[in-house]
Amino acid sequence: MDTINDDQYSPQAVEAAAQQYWQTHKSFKVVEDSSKEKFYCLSMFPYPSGHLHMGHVRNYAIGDVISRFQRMQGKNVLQPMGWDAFGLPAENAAMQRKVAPAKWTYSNIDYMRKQLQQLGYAYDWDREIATCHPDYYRWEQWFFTRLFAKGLVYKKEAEVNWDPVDQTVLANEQVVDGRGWRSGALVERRKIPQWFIKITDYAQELLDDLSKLDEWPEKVRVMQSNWIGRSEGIELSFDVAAQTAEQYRSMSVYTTRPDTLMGVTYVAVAPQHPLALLAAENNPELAEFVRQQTNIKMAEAEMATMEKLGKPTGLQAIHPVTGELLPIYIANFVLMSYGSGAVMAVPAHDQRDYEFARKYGLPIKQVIRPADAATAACDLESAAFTDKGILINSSEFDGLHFQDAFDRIEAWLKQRNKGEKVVNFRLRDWGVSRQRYWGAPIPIINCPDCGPVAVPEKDLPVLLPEDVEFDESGSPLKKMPSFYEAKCPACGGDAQRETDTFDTFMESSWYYARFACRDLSDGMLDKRADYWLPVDQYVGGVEHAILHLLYARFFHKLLRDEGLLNSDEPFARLLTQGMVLKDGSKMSKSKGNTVDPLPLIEKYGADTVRLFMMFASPPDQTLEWSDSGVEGGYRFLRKLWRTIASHDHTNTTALQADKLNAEQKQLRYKTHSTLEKVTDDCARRQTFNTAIAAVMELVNTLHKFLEQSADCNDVETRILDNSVVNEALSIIVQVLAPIVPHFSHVLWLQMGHTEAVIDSAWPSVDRSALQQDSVQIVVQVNGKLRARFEVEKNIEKSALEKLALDHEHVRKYTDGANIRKIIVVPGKLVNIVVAD
RNA sequence: GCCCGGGUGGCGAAAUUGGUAGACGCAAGGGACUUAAAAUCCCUCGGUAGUAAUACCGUACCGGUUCAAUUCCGGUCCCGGGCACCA
Repeated sequence: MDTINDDQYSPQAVEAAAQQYWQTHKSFKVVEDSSKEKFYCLSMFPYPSGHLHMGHVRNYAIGDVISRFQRMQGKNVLQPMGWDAFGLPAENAAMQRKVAPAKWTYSNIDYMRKQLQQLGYAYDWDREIATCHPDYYRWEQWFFTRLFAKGLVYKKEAEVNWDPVDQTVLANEQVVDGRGWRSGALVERRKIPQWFIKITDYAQELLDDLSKLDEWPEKVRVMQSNWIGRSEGIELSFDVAAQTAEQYRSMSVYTTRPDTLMGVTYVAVAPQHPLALLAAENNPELAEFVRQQTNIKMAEAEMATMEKLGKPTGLQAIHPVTGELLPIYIANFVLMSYGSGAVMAVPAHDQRDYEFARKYGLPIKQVIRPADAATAACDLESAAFTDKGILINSSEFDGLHFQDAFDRIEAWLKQRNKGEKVVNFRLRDWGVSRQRYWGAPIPIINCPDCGPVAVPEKDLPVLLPEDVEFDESGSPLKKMPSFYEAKCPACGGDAQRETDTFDTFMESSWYYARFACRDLSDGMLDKRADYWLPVDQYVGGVEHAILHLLYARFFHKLLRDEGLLNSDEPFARLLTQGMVLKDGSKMSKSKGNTVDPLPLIEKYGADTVRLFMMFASPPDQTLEWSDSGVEGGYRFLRKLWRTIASHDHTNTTALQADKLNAEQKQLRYKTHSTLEKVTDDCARRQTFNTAIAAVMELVNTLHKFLEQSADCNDVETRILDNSVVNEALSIIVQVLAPIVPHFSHVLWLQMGHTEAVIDSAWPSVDRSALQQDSVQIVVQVNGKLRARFEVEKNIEKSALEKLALDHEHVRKYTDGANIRKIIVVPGKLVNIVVAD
């Protein structure tokens, strides 16, 4: 190993020394401390795929910089790390390499932990969590049984991708072009019973509380809001003509546009709707249509271009107001899963209804006119008129605007028991069953007599057997009687254990809380969770903007309502970091443009890699990888190292602000204005790129100062020079400490400090150093820059105007012209407005 | 289609509240040191004209507001992300 050389920066030696220090001093172990303000900084934990990629390095560098900055602000900082350890890749590895998923996962964790430690992240490793460990997932199982008891979970049939050759369920990413990724067989949609958690019960609160998240990016809040998709409408019933069987006598539809009720010219139902099935019973052609439409997988991209198709059922609905008979169609654009699986079609005012009506020759009846036009004329030749407006052709509702019409029609329907206002959400309940092996077993026993029964607390955890044989079809749990044979906890009879496992989003929905008390053995969470939560700063990829963050917010509210927590939201401030790009596209194995962090760390050291990543762009923007940019960062550190190493730190004469000459004052001004900017950039703006740029400017200024100082022979001046240089250097080393922690650690000790730089307090700005005697003023003529000069700071406005007007460059443009106005921005600018 | 972002030198970017466009860095070119290379240091570096001082142009495009616009408003084009038959 290299040793630390005083003159030359040797990253390997420096990093080994700093890491050694942190380890022996347990520098990042943290406990609750009511005397300090707490700060919980969390980066999204990784899936242990085998090795870190650049996206991880960036994510964790950002989190680490924030953590270390907050620590120097005097906060009690918790920064934990763990592993999102369940998931499909472990099963694939098991099949490909004949290695048990648990073994594969744990060895990946060991390797990646070393990589993280190499990068010098300030984690409290005593709190490390691996979600595949029974100590973790037992509490998830326990909590699920609590939700079960509360009626917040239920079982229902839901579709899965079924591979008929491998006889197994496929995850969406295992379906390639509609075929199983291994077998190549056409994937079928199959319905099987699965567990759901009632996130829809919390839809309104999840939507409302978005307004509390004022330190989240607007973008993420909008995405969540759209995902929840709240709409207000009316559910109304249409009677179905000539039906004798009770269940077919009426149908209900949901509409957000009850104002268009009088424009309904047909009704459309989903292919899976009971009336569709009824009509298909004695009609082979309809049956075939229903079968076809049901079998089509929800292939996302094609849906957009999919042609609107339909068939008349031969049935008729009765218009609730006019009594008119309306044909009922089966239409492929109506979804059984939204509203009631049926829509009232208003072709004049809905684009889909319009296209469908055009195609099948159905009437188009205008009932809304534009609110701002004097006439009812609007062009229905090529498209529907979908704006809200004023009702026409609607008998007693004519002339009403949207909201009045909504209310009046709702009242009319309600009075006759034909409809009422309802709120609908796009959000669906959360399906948590996965037909996979490498996940947390769902703690339920299915009894032929009692139905599904929760595993009692004393029998938890339901352990996932770790030594398993993988053949290539389906979950091994289904072939292990020793796992699935069980006695019913309620009646004691023979029963079968659930062999499905949880969606891995379950584990990642509460890990942030468990970090507060991960050693707790007799409970899920304790009071420590309330000390640390909410997470003050959460950092992770924007790809988790919807699902993970929504599930975690939901889980937090579930935990709160179970009395385990007392806050409403898990993450106070959110930073979504941008992707790492190379040659303009995302780094990925398939594109072959990945850059492995390890060789870079070996060549330049972790600090250079961290510095480049923080410097190249703001954290929330994409980062364009550049080898020469890394080189530049290395150059900066080497140069700064030499400067500090060659500086005499033994001369520690106290700084005497009142004795400084102009140059010395100027350096102090630069030092403290930089400190002020860097502090703001790190805390409020989180633009670490500009913070680093500001430090680089200060270093450049310092170098010029040192050059001049070297030429000076006056002893008194040299001593004062040294004092302002000392101050600048120590501030530089401190403000860089969060970004290049090893570098700063070693230099700080070399500068003669006895405490570690991580334990030093962030320096404070000396306001008096920011006082300037003179300022630079720019002069514009008609907004164009014409001159600049220095003036005394407190100059009178009239004197300033005179100086500006007398300037030779200005007079070229003002002589002989008529001066109409002079605008003065104090301390900055004079703009002279002239006319010819 | 809808909803968000974004478009600034050769490149990554900066300009925080409308007030000096291009900070900081990379690349490039020139020079110093060196037998040489590496490293280091110095100079130039948006475009056009000019030895220069300087002038004109310039933040995707067109228009507007303003003493003043990269920043605000209206329209157009392009790029990125998200959502998507949601009634």
